[in-house]
Amino acid sequence: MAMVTLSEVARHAGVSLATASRVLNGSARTPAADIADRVRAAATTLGYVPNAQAQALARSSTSLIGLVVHDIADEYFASIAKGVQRVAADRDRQLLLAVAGSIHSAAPEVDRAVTAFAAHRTDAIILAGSRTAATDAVRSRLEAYQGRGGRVVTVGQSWVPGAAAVRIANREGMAELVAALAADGQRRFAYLTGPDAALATVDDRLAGYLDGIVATGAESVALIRGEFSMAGGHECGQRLLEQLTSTRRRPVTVLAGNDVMALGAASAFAEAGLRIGLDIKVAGFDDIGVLTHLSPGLTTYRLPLGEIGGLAAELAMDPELPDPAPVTGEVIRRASA
Amino acid sequence: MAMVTLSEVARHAGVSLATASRVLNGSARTPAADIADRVRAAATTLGYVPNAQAQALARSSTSLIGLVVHDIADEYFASIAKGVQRVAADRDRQLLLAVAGSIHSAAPEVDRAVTAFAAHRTDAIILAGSRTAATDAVRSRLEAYQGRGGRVVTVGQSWVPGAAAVRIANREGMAELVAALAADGQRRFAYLTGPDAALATVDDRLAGYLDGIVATGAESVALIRGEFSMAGGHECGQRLLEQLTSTRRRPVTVLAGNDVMALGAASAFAEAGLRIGLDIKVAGFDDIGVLTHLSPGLTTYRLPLGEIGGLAAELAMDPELPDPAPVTGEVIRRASA
DNA sequence: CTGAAAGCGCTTACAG
DNA sequence: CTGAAAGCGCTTACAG
Repeated sequence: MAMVTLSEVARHAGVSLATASRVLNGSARTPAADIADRVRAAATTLGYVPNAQAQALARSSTSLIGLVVHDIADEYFASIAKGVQRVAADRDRQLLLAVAGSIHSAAPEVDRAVTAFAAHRTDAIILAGSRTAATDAVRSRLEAYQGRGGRVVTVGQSWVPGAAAVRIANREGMAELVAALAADGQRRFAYLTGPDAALATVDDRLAGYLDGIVATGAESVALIRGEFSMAGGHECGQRLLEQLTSTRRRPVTVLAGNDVMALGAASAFAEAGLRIGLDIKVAGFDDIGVLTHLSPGLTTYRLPLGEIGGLAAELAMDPELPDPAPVTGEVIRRASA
Repeated sequence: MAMVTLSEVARHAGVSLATASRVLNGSARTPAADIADRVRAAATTLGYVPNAQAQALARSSTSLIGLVVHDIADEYFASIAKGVQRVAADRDRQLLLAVAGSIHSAAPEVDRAVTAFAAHRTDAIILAGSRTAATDAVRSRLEAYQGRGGRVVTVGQSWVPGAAAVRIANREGMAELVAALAADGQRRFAYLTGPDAALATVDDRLAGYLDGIVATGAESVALIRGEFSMAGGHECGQRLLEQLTSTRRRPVTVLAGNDVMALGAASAFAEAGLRIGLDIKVAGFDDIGVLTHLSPGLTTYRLPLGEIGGLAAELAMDPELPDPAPVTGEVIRRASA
């Protein structure tokens, strides 16, 4: 990386290093117009690109934001990441991305990511959905990072003391979804969810489901746990079917902890010859983009994922900002329920 | 970011800066065991985290890889990004992520991303699917970057002179898909594709479709262009339906340039009361993960997206590596065609 | 308004 | 084996 250097530009323009710096890299005090022009011309001629590393060192601020997500190939996280990146780019921040991997084995990876981000002196670290992967090591690392002036933002819930948070009204949203369907005359529900205590989101949504059942007086005929993924949903759907056949029968509305689980379950039902929305009803949560044109449409609770990412980025860049109110969404009724 | 400094560690351990550096940050020559222990102890006690910016400056190498993708919320790109990140993390590289935005307005954003990456002196830049967004400005920037020792890797096709490339056998794959379906007795095809000359991938796959038609002697009854997205697929599907009603009738197998277009089209067909796989056949391309448990299953051509990202990362980290052979996939038959 | 100089936190020949 | 010192490419008080 033998790039052109500021001093080369300065020499070429016949000015001092300081002047070149002031002209090129923003400073309140811009030198005289003719000098400024000469410097800019020299920079263009030589193809000067400022060295962000050196600037970071001199300014002790990097304009870097670190983002940790569970799985970037999961549209939920990808949409959040997209929102973060968009808002960050608008304000000339670069995004350092780390993927934490599976829910269960994520701890060491989150630790590695946080350590790497700290080493790169990112101005902020945004954590999306890795609460339970946070071992004591991670927590103390985050605390040290904050103690040194680093900014931490969590997405989903607030779980790092002193950090900012974009909370999501998962619990209220799921309860609202149950209420909307119950109001529609659907009175028998089953719930498919992820592993216990693995992800706070899983727990919150389950609690919301139970709230909804209690509030509406509807019946909950089954609660099935599996992987918090499409494959998990498929498998849970199959297990649910066995259970329904052997004990209580349909009709039933199957709610899942997120859209991909719902999709997986729906495919299991379809494979068993059931017609979604007629023989069995299904609803998800999140409203990931791929639902937009799927047939039959999946009823769900729409979360403004991109906006959530954007809010996280704003909190990351502006330490003065107070935490926003928990982000809510809306029930989206489609053919499936 | 008032982090603990190497000199503080050195002082605390009673050694010189040089010694502390040698102990902590890898060097062939490790000092005596007792001294090394003292330094490590001091580092732990003080909570020392090396400053990657300073190291980069001193070493003139950043361990940073820049990745530009069109749309991280599109599972195609997200899966590639995941592969890049995994391989990069395994070798202690951090990933700088930039999103180029829509196919059409991407040029300035790609330019900004490349400029930012150059400023951050990433050791390499990986470009996924942004060929047509590459204006002359971008090209000359990439050339300058390479000239200075930066490594450029393109994904999909090879379009930057002197850069490494992970090519994808889009054309051959699509032809293979047509052949497989034709061999199955499907003889009338329609093709839904993205805008002309917007994305090389779009063009390559279309060429493959035409190759397949020629090779099999099958009939191509329609070629419809729209957005290279789920919404575009939905709209193309509707237009195709009108066309089929007014002119030539079914049966027909509808191929789309990628899975999300195929999904969008399938939903348009289902809305029109057609049964997918029976009244009309549909196939996509890529085999994005969400297809795994969708009903009816979508026939497609599976590309090892994660692997492709991994290959790109390896090329990015190792300048000695020759370009791999074009990546091929396999036809995946499901219920839709 | 402009410039000389110190400093940001490291690495690494070069001496000892 | 260890250390003093120069240097990586910038920014920014501080003088002039």
